[in-house]
This record gives sequence, C-alpha cells and structure tokens, in this order.
Amino acid sequence: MIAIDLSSSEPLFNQLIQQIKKAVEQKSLIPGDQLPSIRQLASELDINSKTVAKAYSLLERDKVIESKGYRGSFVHPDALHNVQLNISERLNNELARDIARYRAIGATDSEIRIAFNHAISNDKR
Amino acid sequence: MIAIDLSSSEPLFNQLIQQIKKAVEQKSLIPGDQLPSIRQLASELDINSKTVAKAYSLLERDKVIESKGYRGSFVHPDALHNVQLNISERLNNELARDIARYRAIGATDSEIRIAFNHAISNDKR
DNA sequence: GCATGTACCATATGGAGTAGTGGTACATAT
DNA sequence: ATATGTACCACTACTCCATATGGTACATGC
Repeated sequence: MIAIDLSSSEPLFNQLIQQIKKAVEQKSLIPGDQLPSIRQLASELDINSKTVAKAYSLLERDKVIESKGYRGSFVHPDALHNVQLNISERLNNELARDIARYRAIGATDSEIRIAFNHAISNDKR
Repeated sequence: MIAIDLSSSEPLFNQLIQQIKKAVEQKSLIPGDQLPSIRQLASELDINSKTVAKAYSLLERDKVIESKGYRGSFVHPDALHNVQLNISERLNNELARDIARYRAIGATDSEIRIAFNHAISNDKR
C-alpha cells in the first residue's frame, strides 16, 4: 500500500505523489483503478485530509489521476504516459538554464532572488 | 545632496543607488567627480557604513562609479551611459517573460518558487 | 597618525512562504 | 443518511532570506 515517513524532511503530500506515481509505473495501479477516498486515506495514514487532497489535486493536474466528484478518484487513462512528462522535471531544467543566463548578465544571486520574488508576486501595480 | 527616508519600505542601500544614479542622469554628478567616502556619507546620514558600502559596491559593478582604493570613489567615465543599461531592469523583463512561460506549462506559483529556490541554491544532492 | 576601500566575523529583526492541522460548508449522487 | 471531491476560513511552526547593525582587521598612500 502506501507508507508515510513522518520523520522525513520530504513533505507528506510529496511522498504521496511519488508513491502513487511509482505504483502507476510499476503497474500495481492501472488506468481505471479506484483510489482510496481522500478522507479514507487520510484516516488510514493518520494525517490531515487537506494534505491528501493537495496530493490528489496535483496528481490530477498532471493527469495521473481523475477525480469524478462524488464517485471518487481514479487512475487516469493516460497515467502511464503522463507520469513521465513531469512538470517539476521540466521546471527544474528550464530554471537551471534561465538562472545561468541571469548570472551571465552579472546579477548577484541575491538580486536574482529579489527580482524573482518581485516578478512572481502579484505585481499588479 | 542625498536624502534618506528611514520610514520607507524601500531599502536604504537602494535609495542611495537610485539617488546617485539620478544625480548622474541630471548631471549634478559628472564623470570624475569624487563621491563622499563611505564612512563620511554613513556618518552624515547616520546609517551604518556597511549599508553605504553595499550601495557603492553595486554601483561599481554597474560601472556607474569607480573605487580607487585609498583615493576614494569617483563617478565612472561612462556613468551617463551605464546608468541606462540597468541590470535589474533586464532581470525584471526576462523574469517576467520566463515566469509567464512556467505558468503556461501549468505549474503552480508555489511549485515555481520551490523549483526556483532549489535551482538557485547549489543543491548538489 | 589618519583616511581610503575592502573583507571578514557575528547578530537581530522582520517578512514571506511552506507545510500541516483543524473546522465548516456545499452540491453531488447513491 | 452517507460519502464523494472541493472550497473556503483560520492558525501554528518552521525555515529561509534581506536588511541593517556592529566590531575588527588589512594594505594602501597621504
């Protein structure tokens, strides 16, 4: 099933995501399979339901699972394919390249951080 | 001269940078002019010398001023030109474009932040 | 001796963001 | 009635970073 390491520095919702993705890769979870409900899984692992909901929400965005309202959550038809095209993977690559570019301009890491926070926070001024 | 607003949310060293750049643009400071020494300016404004030193250091990196060791700091020969090609300006533009790209992928702002922090800290794990 | 820029050391403060918990509420359909 | 996902609210604990402060020290040249 799913095991959680409360002492790990890895966030709980991330542990959930990784384990579910792994289960899909190893085909212990196949498209159409129903996942435990949010409240049920939270109860089993003795963690907050919002933490599980967050994991499910991200998994759904990545099209690894599908949430069908009152019917529950299921493994996405294209789950096996979608577990591979990883958004955070792409983010890491692009960011590494972009940050190298910023540094090449001559910017300090501190400056880059400040400019980043300035740009990503709602700068609707 | 130079006026500092201690109650402003704008960092002190940034206020210094902006005012000196402005003075260069308005030609109340011209290339070759000697700037007040770090300790002297800090004393006048009643702020820490490290704060002034930080402003001077960034101004020198942008080639707006020149520090000549024991002789003091002077307005850079190309200051008038260099005040315009602004590094933070370029940073802001590039970051705005890049962050828009990340969002277009489907990444959450929270994810972008996490990936950014991960990428900029030399996380040789 | 004295002032220059510079480079370390350290510390305190405040803000922002993450992670997680908890409660409540809603429309849905069985 | 019951369970589903979901969307709010609020709160705590924690970490990281920026900012600013203070002290000490150094080589330099006047």
